[in-house]
Amino acid sequence: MAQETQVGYVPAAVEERWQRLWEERGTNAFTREELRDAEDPFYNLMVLPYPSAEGLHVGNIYAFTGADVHGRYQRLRGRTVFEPIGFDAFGIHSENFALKIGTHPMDLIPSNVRNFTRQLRRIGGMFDWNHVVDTTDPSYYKWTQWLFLKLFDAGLAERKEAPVNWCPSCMTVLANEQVIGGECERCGTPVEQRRIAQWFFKITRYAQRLLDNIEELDWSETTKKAQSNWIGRSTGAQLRFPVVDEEGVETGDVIEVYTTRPDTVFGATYMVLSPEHPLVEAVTDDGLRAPVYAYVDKAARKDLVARQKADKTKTGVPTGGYCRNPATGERIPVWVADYVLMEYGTGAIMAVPGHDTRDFEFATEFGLPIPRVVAGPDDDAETPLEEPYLGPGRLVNSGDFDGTDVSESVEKVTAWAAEQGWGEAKVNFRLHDWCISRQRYWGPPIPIVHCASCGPVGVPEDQLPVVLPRVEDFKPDDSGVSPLARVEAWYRTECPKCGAEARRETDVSDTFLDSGWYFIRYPSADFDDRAFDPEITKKWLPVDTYIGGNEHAVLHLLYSRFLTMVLKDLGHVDFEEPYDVFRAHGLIIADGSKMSKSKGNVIVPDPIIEEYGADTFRTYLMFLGPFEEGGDYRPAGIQGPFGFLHRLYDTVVSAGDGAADPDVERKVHQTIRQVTEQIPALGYNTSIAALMECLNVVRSGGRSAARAEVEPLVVMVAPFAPHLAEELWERLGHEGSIFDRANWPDFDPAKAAEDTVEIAVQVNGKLRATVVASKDASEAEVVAAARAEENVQRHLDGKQERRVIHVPGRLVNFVVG
RNA sequence: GCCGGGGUGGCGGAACGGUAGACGCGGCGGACUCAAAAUCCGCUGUCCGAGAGGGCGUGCGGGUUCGAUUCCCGCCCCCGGCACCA
Repeated sequence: MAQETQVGYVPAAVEERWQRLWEERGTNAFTREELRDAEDPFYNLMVLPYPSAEGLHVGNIYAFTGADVHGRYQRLRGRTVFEPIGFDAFGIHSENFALKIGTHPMDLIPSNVRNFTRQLRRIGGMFDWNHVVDTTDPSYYKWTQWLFLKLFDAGLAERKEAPVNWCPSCMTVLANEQVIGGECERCGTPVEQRRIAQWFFKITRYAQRLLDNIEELDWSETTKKAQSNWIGRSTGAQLRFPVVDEEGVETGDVIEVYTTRPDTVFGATYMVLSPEHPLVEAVTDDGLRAPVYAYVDKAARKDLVARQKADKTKTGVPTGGYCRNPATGERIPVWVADYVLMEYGTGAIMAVPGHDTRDFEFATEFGLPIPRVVAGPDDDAETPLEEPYLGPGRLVNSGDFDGTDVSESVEKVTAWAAEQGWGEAKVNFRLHDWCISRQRYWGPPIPIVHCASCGPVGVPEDQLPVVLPRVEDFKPDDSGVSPLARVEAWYRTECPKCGAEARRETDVSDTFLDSGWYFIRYPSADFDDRAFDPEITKKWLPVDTYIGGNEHAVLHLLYSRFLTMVLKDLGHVDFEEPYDVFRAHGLIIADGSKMSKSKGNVIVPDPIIEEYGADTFRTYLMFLGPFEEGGDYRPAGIQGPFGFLHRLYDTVVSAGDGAADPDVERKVHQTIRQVTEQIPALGYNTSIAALMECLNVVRSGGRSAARAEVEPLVVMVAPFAPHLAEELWERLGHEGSIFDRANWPDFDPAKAAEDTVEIAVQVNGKLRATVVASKDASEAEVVAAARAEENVQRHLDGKQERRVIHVPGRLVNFVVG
């Protein structure tokens, strides 16, 4: 054996060499002209990472590798694949970390980005380093501010004082989406309510459209479902209950409620206002002001965790005020209770204790009457209610509507209410407007100037970007305003409209705005004079495939859809859905649970890559389990792919010139069929298994391979182990990168066809033998051969044969009895 | 509670309604070696049996079918998301 082949596969050397060659040759990078003129473009997107100080974690690498495999496959099929990467480096996460270690984020982030860049190169991603986006770079956030102004000009950005979620630890406002179970998603501190003037994007105007389009999207079902639920459309009616005094005379005030069951209005025996409801004061009887105000006060101070515990016992106080139920004409009491939320519907409800779980609990707690207005199949109007009845049936105790089936009662009662003028059908959404203000330092300043006479004025486009000043003291405080409000030299300016002395907006914007449009920026990242170039955008967008985690289902994916729709409506782009295909990958876990520092099961990737190489690590991650379901990381398992790639290397390097063996060639073509089917469907683990199986056949009995047998294997392994594939491709005598041409092997059905098949022989569905038959043997021949088997004979012996099932090429089943 | 996704050897995981456990890890045995590592070859669901072979096996209970991990009905458990949303 020659000296050099004894050395064998040295991943570090191979990978170092090819990463250098890719860089030198610009294998994965595009110039502006190349992007403009690209044929058959394929935009392969993955979620841009937040560049933490810890560096890339296994989850990042898993996600990026899975996406990269997809991109590399498309490229080997001949597509021109644009695969950009960037850094989402603004936000509380970076800022808090910077505070913790006492480094300015403007110093910290560049060093993190450098580290991430090194790691991303090291794992062999097919990234175009000419089109990197860094959200903290003024050349990027200039256009984030531009985007804000577009929404502002269109009336879709609005500043209003509103109760907001305030995290007392992070000292900032949080979007509803960032509050998890009443706690700050970042630090777990219970969130409080505050009233602060905030900027909102009116995403609710797009709620119906955002929901309607979901049906048409080729996205993972899980993601679509999560997003639909988040938008949370419900249909019902808005009903008006006049407030009345002791004599039943209307006071002029009206309590408006939203309900999904207007048909149960005859069973509404009391009303509930949320503690924040504006009518609380007007409705409350003078004699009850003290307890009512005490309750309202307590609710306001109560943190949202306690408020949102669904299983707690209901609390509330009577106001002494009354409404008239417009259906029954009866006078019903008005209560205040914190189980009614101001943020949803109208902040007031009609309580129907007989047919709503929460109202039932409340009525039970306070001894209020619980009449029945819906009777199930086994009930009549008088059947007592032991629990709220939510099922099907017909209306009872409901005046003229008695007997109406609940399937049509909502519609009928709503129509009646409309006719009488006290209600109408109404659609409600769970989705709220998007609060984008952050009273923090580390974000793009919102490009607005507040002028005493002109109000809020947008910064003119030629004055963008509004550069975030370097401020040494960027620690937030409890004042509710951004640290930028302490920098007078920065915020003092003049009104762009009238020239009067004015003050800059000192809030910065939510990071989700940064990441809400980055994919549009990527192909145009090298343009300084426009957010995105129309021609290039037309060529490359929308994104062909987006692969990312399901944690983005309701935040990033919803916001970026919204922003894209707005850009479409304003005439800036000609599509309204940003991602044709979205696939959610699974989660890598370790020892059966999510990796976390506290559990101490975090896998640090760098040493593994150093020991085994990026190709082995990539292949192992993709081999762990189905990509869309994730998998359990087991350190020992990496030996499998490691050995596989070594054997592949040895086999290819020592392959001879001879013709392919027909049996081996058959296996190779069967593998081509399988892998070609499975890679685009993200069936990575089974593709790798098929490649391993094929290599085992190529090497079976210690035979040495022919080049024609292994060349297709080299190409098919390339998406997973790109460096090794390049090296072997070169060894096979090819010039240039394997990814430069459509090198994916063609499947030839004739070469894959077997001429004999193994047929399972069953007796009463139990396997008793197998027979080998020619692939075009007749049924009679196969059945005869099956019957001739000794073991089959034994089981047929002495029994009545009732039926013979023959599945061509598969099995014969004798049914006896 | 609601909405997703799951439950298959010692482990990660494969299986168009048609031979359950591909591929890999680990384990056992062997080759090479003075020895070890690396590498290579063989075996490896479980029980009974010397063997041939047979029984049992895909969370549980039913059903459809010649045949069910796969389809249907009813449960249990795990993971993720939402949750006093009227």
